[in-house]
This record gives sequence, C-alpha cells and structure tokens, in this order.
Amino acid sequence: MAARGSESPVRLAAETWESLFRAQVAVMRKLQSGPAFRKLAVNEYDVLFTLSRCPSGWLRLNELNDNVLLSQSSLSRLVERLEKRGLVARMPAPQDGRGVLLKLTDEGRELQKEIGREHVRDISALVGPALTAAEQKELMRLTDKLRNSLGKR
Amino acid sequence: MAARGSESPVRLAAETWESLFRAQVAVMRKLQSGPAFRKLAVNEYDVLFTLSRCPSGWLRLNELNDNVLLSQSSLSRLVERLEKRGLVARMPAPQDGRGVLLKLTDEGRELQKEIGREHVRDISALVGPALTAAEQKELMRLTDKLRNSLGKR
DNA sequence: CCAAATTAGATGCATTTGCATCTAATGCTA
DNA sequence: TAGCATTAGATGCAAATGCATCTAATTTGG
Repeated sequence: MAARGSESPVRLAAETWESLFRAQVAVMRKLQSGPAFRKLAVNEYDVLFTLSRCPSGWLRLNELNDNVLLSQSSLSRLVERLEKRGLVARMPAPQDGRGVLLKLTDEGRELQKEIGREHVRDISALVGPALTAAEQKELMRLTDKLRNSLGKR
Repeated sequence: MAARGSESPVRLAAETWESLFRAQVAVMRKLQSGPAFRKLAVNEYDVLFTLSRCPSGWLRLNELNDNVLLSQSSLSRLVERLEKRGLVARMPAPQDGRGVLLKLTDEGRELQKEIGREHVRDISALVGPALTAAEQKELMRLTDKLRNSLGKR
C-alpha cells in the first residue's frame, strides 16, 4: 500500500491542508473552551489582538477584515458591538471619506492584555509539549511561507 | 532586535500558533469563496467528507463532533438539515440507545465526490505553488504530530 | 440491584452570521 | 471634468450558531 501523501502532488497538497486544518480545529477547540474566553468570543478577542499589534494604533476596517475569517457585514457588526462595550473607538478615515479607522480604547487594551496573558499560557500548554522548539520554528516558517505566498496575488 | 520567536518557549509557542492560525484563515478564506461551496457550506461539506472517510460507513454523532469546530447542538441541527436534503441517513446506535449513527446516502456520496474533486483542485492550486513537496510533507508531519499529542489526554 | 451521576442527543431561545442590497465616496476613462 | 465603475461600510432579513436545558439511556458506586 502506498504511503500517505506519496501518490501525487495534488493529493499531497490536499492531505497537507487536511492535516493543517484538523490541527487547527483540534487546538482551537481546546482554546475556546477554556476560561480565557468567558468575557469575549474568540473572533472578538482576535480583533482586539490585531488592533493591539497595529503599529500606528489605528486600523482600517477592511484591513482588519483580511485577518479574520468573517464576512464584511459580520465584522461590521462585531465592531459595532465592541464599540458599544467601550472596547474600541471609531474615527472616519482622514484620506478616504468612505473609510473607518479603529483603535483600542484603554479599557479594550486592558481586556486584550488580560485575556492575552491567559490565552498565551493556554497555547503554550498545548503546543509546548507537542513539538520541540526546533519543530515549532520550522512549523512557523512553513505556515508563514504558505500565508505569504497567498497574499502575493 | 531579537529575532521573532527567540524570546522564550512561551512566546515561541504563541507565535507558532499565531502563524498556523493565520495561515489557516488565509487559505480557508480563499477556499470558501470559491465556486466549490455554492451548494454546501464548508462545515456541511466537512461532515460529508468525514463520513466518506469512515471505514465502516457509519459514524456516531459525537465522534463526528470531534472533527468539526461546532457545538454539539449546532452539529445536531446541521445533520438534521443534511438529512432533510437527503444527503445523510440516521440510524439508532445498536449498542447504545442514546446514540445515533450516520452515513452518507448515495446522493450524499455523489455530492461529496463532486465538491471534493473541485475542492482538491483549489487546495492544490493554493498549497502546491507555496511549498515544495518536501516542505508539504514536513508541514503535514508537524501538524499531525501536534494534533496527535492533543488527543492523548 | 438500585440510586445518583454521567453521557448522547434534541430543543427553546437569544445572539451571531452571511447574503443581498443600499448609500456614499473614490477612482477611472473618455 | 462628467459619467460610469469600483470600493468601503451599513443594514434588512433569513439562516446558522451557541448556551442552557431537557429527556432518555447508560454507567458507576454503594
């Protein structure tokens, strides 16, 4: 019997994606059921996290949308909820009358950090024992490469 | 400036997960916007796919739930919809009066294959150019290892 | 062998999501 | 620069999702 993934380039790619996807599901299932996400759904946290990483502090709604697996309308309403909770602030984009800029409020930054600390511990507890440091670096390299090669189009 | 991921084991794990997660989001966004998923949502296809891979043909609802990033109740209703569309069939589990067994109908199997063929092409077009065959194999090995190490608990 | 605890799955209900569409602003081309 | 196409984001509405809870079946501990 042929070894898994050895059949053809197409099958190899499909099985690689399958494995990546299942791993993501398995890890995410554990993460989101933990106590870190009592106060905020994963997608909501993800928005706060992305904003916390933004160098200028302000981010366009449509740029945010590239990072998140949500439709434009869902993201629009998600941000609306976050604004209603006082976690993010909006501002009309200065150069583009259609656009909206977002940033964390102080409260939003606080909550992101609080959840983030716990989240990082959870991740570490799952990934740390599973792969060596070298393996983690290699995995990061490969997933970075995969993602970057998609963006270029 | 310290290189990314070199700071501590905890940060390394967090950044590895971040990279894996973003890659998954980026690939999934492309996949689900393609024409392969006109007739069926990704989660619905995933259920059909998992059933198509099941050796016995029958699968318990709760086992299915391990594979899918959906709550138990959402999966219950998703399966209900699939049954209503004639794509899966249910049967009470023989050894456990609480359980439900599922399998594909002929129509479900047909649709899975049809969507699957297109889906595999889409995956191949995204992953194939991004990583060499050796890299894909290594990525698969690492994500398999990650997932397996979670299950053992 | 019985009662309590656990597990599988279904269901009511509020929230979240996506699709289609709408408005407004910008970009593009003649 | 006028007109048309495109883009950013919001919104109505139906569908999907998750939480809490319910029922029924099984497992466990005394």
